[in-house]
Amino acid sequence: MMTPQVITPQQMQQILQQQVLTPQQLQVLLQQQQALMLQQQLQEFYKKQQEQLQLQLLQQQHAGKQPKEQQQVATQQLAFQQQLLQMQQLQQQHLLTLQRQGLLSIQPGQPTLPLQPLVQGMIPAELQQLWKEVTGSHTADDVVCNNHSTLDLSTTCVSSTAQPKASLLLNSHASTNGQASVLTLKRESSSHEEYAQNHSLYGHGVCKWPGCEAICEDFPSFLKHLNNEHALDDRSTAQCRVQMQVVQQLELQLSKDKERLQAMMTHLHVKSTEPKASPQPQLYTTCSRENGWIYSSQQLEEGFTGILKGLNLVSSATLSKTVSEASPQSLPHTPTTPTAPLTPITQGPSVITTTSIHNVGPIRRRYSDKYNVPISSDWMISVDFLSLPDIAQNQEFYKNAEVRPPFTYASLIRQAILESPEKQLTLNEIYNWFTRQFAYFRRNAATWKGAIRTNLSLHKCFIRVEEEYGSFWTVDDEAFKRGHHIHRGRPRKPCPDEHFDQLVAHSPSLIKNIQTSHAYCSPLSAALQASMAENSLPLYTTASMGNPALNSLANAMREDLNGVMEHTNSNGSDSSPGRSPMQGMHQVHVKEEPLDPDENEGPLSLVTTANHSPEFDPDRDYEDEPVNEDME
DNA sequence: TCCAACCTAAACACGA
DNA sequence: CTCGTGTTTAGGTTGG
Repeated sequence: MMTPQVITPQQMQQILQQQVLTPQQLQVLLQQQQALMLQQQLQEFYKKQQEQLQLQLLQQQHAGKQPKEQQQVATQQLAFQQQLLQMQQLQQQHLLTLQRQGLLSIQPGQPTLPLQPLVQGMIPAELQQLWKEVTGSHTADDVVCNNHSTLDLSTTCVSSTAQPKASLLLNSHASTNGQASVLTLKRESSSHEEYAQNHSLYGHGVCKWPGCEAICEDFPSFLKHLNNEHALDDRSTAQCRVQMQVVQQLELQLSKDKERLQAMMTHLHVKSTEPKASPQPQLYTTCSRENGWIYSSQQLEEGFTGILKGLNLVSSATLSKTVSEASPQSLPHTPTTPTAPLTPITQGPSVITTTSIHNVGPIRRRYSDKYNVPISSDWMISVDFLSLPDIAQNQEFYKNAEVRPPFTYASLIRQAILESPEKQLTLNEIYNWFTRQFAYFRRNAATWKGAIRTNLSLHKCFIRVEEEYGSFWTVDDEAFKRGHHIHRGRPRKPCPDEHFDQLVAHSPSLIKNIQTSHAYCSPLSAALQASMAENSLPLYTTASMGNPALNSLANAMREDLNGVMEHTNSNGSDSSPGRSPMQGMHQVHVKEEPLDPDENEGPLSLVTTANHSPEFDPDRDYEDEPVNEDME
C-alpha cells in the first residue's frame, strides 16, 4: 500500500501534464495533500514543543532548585504536559479522521508517521526505572536516535543496547487515547543524549530558543548557554507561555482546517454525484491529432484551475480556494519516494498556487499506461488514490463528458467484455459499449472502431470465438494481466536468419485460429489432440469459451506448449476471414512470442498435422517463408 | 538512444 | 459492389 506523501509542485505539474489521474483522483489527491500538510505542520510543532519541554525539564532537574521553585516547576510541567496531551489527542484524532477517510494508510511498524507519543502510556514505575537506567551508567550509544528528523523513538531509536527501553517505548503504542495515562515529571527526561545530537533547540551552531539565535560552537557550550540564558525565570516562562499559545493557535488552526477539509470533501462528494454537465467545449482545443491530443489554450492560461475546470471537476471558485488556501504557510518539499531521505521541512516553502503552475508548459492530454486506471470496481481496489465511490463517478463522468478516457483500448475492451453477463461480446456490442459508456466515442467512429479491431487482433488476451451465427470475443484475463501485445514493438523485417522470428510474428493468428476452429466444432486435428494428451493438457474446447477460468486454463496450456504448435486449420474450416498466409503451409512451426523467461522454459513442442486443403495465396511471396524442417 | 507500449491509419482479405 | 469484420503493417508518440 502506498503511503501518501506530500508531493512537490513539480510532481503535481507532472501529474497534471500527463493527465494520469481521473478527476476523482485529483480530488482525492488534493484532499490528501492538504491533510498531509496539516499533519506535517502539526508534527513539526509538536516535535519542537516537546523537545523544548524536555530540555527545560532537564535543566530544571539538574539545576537543583529549591522546593518552592520545584513546586512551581511542577505546576508548569503539568501545564505543558496537559498541552502535550491535548496535542497528542488532537493529532491522533486527526490521524484517525484521515484513516477513516481513506486518505492515509498506516501500516504498523512502518516509520511513516513519526507522531507516536514518546512516552505516553507508561506507568510511573516504568518511567522511574527508565530514568534510573538513563541517568545511570549509560553510554551515548544507548539511546542515540539515528533519525535526525524525528524523535519517534518507537520506530527509529532502537539500538542494540537499548532494546529494553525501546520495547518499553513501543509498548506505549497500546495506549493511544491519552486519557488514562498521567504523565509524570520524569517522562520527558529520558536522556541527555537523546536530543544532544539532534536537539531542536540547537542546530548549525545556533541556539534555536525562540528569539535567541545565540551562536554556540558546540553542544556543551550550547548547554551552558541554555542553562545561563534560558534558565527557569520569568522571561523563559513567558516565552514558554508564548510558545504554548502558538501551539494553541495551531490547534485552533488545525481544527479549522479540519473542518474546512471536511466541508470540502463533503462538498466535492455531493457535487460529484450531481448530474455532470458536459465540459464546456470552448475549454478544449483539439489540435494536431484530433483523437490523440487535446491542447487547451485556456488550460495553459489558467494552469491548474483551468485543467480541473476543463475536466469539469470543480467550480473555479472552489478550486481557487482549494489551491490557494490549502496551505497558507507552506507546502513543504517532501520526496515522494520512500527511499529518498526526508527533506527537512525547514526548507524554503514551495507553495502550490495557481500562479506557480502557470508555467507548466503545454498540457497534453493522454493516457499514461503506468497510471492506467481501470474503471471497474474490481480493478480499482489496488489504486491508492481512489475510493470506491469514485468508480461510479468516473463512469458517470465519462458518459457525459466528451473527454478521452485515460484508458487504453485494450483495457476498455476487456472491461466491456467482462461487464457483459456472458463475458463475451460481439464486435458490434463492443462498439455499443464504447458509445454507451463514453461520450468521447460517439464521434470519429471510424477511428476508434478501427482501433478496437486492431486491438482485438493484436492483443493475445482477446480470443475470438466463432459460432454459427457469428463470432464473439472473450478475454483471457490472465493473459491480459501478463502483458498485452503480441507484437512487442514494431515487427521486425525478416532477415535471412529470422525465419523463426517470422513464424513468431505469425503465431498469434495461428494460435487463435486453432482455438476458433476448434470452437467452431471442426475436428481438432488428431495430431494436436494426441499432442495435448501426451502433455496431459486439457483441451481448449468450445465449452471453455466465455469461461474465464477455463480460458485461463487454456491459456496456460498454450503457454505450456510454449510456442511450437501446428496450424491445425488448413482444411478451410476456419472461417476466420483474415487468414494468415501461413495457412498455406503444409506444416508450420507456431511459436508464441518469446515470453517471459519463466514462461519460456521447457522444450518446444512440435505438433504436426495433416494438411487437407492448403490454400495458397497467389499474391503472397513465400520466398522468405520459413520452411519447416520437419516437413516431409 | 533504444525499446516497449500504445495509437492511428491504411491496405487487404473474406463473407454476407 | 458495399459493408462489416478481421488481420497485418507502417509509422508516429510517449516514457522508462
